[in-house]
Amino acid sequence: MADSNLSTQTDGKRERLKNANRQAILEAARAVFARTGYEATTVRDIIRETKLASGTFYNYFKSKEEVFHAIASSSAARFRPHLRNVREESDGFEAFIRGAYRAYFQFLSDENSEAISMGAPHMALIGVRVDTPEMQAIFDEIRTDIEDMLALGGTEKVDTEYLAAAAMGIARDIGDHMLQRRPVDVDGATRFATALLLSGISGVVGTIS
Amino acid sequence: MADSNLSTQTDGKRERLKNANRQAILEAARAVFARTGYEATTVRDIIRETKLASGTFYNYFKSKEEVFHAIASSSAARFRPHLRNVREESDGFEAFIRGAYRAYFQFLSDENSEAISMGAPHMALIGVRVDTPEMQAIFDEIRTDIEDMLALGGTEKVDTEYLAAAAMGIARDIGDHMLQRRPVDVDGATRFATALLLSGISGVVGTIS
DNA sequence: AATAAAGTTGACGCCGTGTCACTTTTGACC
DNA sequence: GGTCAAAAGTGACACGGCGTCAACTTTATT
Repeated sequence: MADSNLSTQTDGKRERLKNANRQAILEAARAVFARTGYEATTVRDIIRETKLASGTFYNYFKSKEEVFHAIASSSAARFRPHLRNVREESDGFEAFIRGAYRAYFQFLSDENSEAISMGAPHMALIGVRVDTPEMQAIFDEIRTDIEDMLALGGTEKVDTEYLAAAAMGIARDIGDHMLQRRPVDVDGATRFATALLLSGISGVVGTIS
Repeated sequence: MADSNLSTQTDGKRERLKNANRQAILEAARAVFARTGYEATTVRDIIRETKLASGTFYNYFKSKEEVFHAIASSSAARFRPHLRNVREESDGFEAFIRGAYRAYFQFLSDENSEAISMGAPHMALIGVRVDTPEMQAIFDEIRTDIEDMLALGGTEKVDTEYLAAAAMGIARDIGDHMLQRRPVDVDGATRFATALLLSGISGVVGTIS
């Protein structure tokens, strides 16, 4: 009683349970999607993996699509700190690009390590292109980074939107192929993508769409 | 009568009808997917757009997913001749790359002209990544083209799988952004992608993953 | 201890799915 | 042109997943 509102938001049993349930559903969904594939899984498949009743699912998510987006979002959200680290610790444009590619490929490899060790039966979460606000935020962030760094170099005008799009397209597709190879070679993918993009940029400087 | 088997395979009324029905379903599916979005459309929505009964759908396709793949496949199949033209009419590596990008961006623009003129409400068929055998075939074709052309130049070893993946990643992502701009500028996208890739290649020659 | 508020539960009605017995259409043969 | 078998079309139906909701349990408040 001495403390009436010393409580934080993660204090009461209520809040803790709600959080745990939400996490349990996300966890279960992740597992089932990986095992069964997105299309084939049902909301019931997901909830059966938890201790909860079917109705409870709808207290947390509107549909399996929403869970999926939540997973994708959280994935993107977990990546952003890595990107931030790279930005802060990189000295110069080249280092930033290399660092960003390495961070992405490493992240991809880690996130899919489960599926990889299982022999990649269903390609866990790759192959489905999602466009969450977090994804958009990462795109914008990278585009801004590129703009800033190129401006410092005093180079001519570039279509930074296309450039950022290309940089991410390279990452996506090389990343997919990297995951198919055994062993998964993060360094090799990083070297290739970095070399390609850095040389490529010299070709588009001055090429305003 | 006089002619018993002068008939080709597209002769009998049977064959013609079957073909027409299949086409009608594909056409209807294309329209409904564009209008309603893939997730939200039902098999009944599609069949209602035709004169056929619900059961008939299943004489032609197993599921809406299969129709979708058929659409994607046919899209890829329609693109291949363009690519072949480019290959035959291009003189040298640079011309081939430029021609291939132009062909792709033009194709993308044409295929989505409907959605574009409607204000691109649902992004017609872009945004969903499909992997049909035809897609794979195009990838292999491009990879082989790159291999052949680079070999002619007597350059060092390159990871052509990664290179082809990067080339297509650039195409995909720049293509997506190209479609968002008004007016849609095929030439601009072509110039950008071509310049980026051609310069980029000089950076990865010798970089064997 | 009493009561309000929040959260959980699973049975239920709804709707899309895919099948199947039945009808209609096609083409071969005479 | 009439007969027949095979092929294709049809829509009613059984099944299963979906989302809801009234009843119930748990947590917080006084």
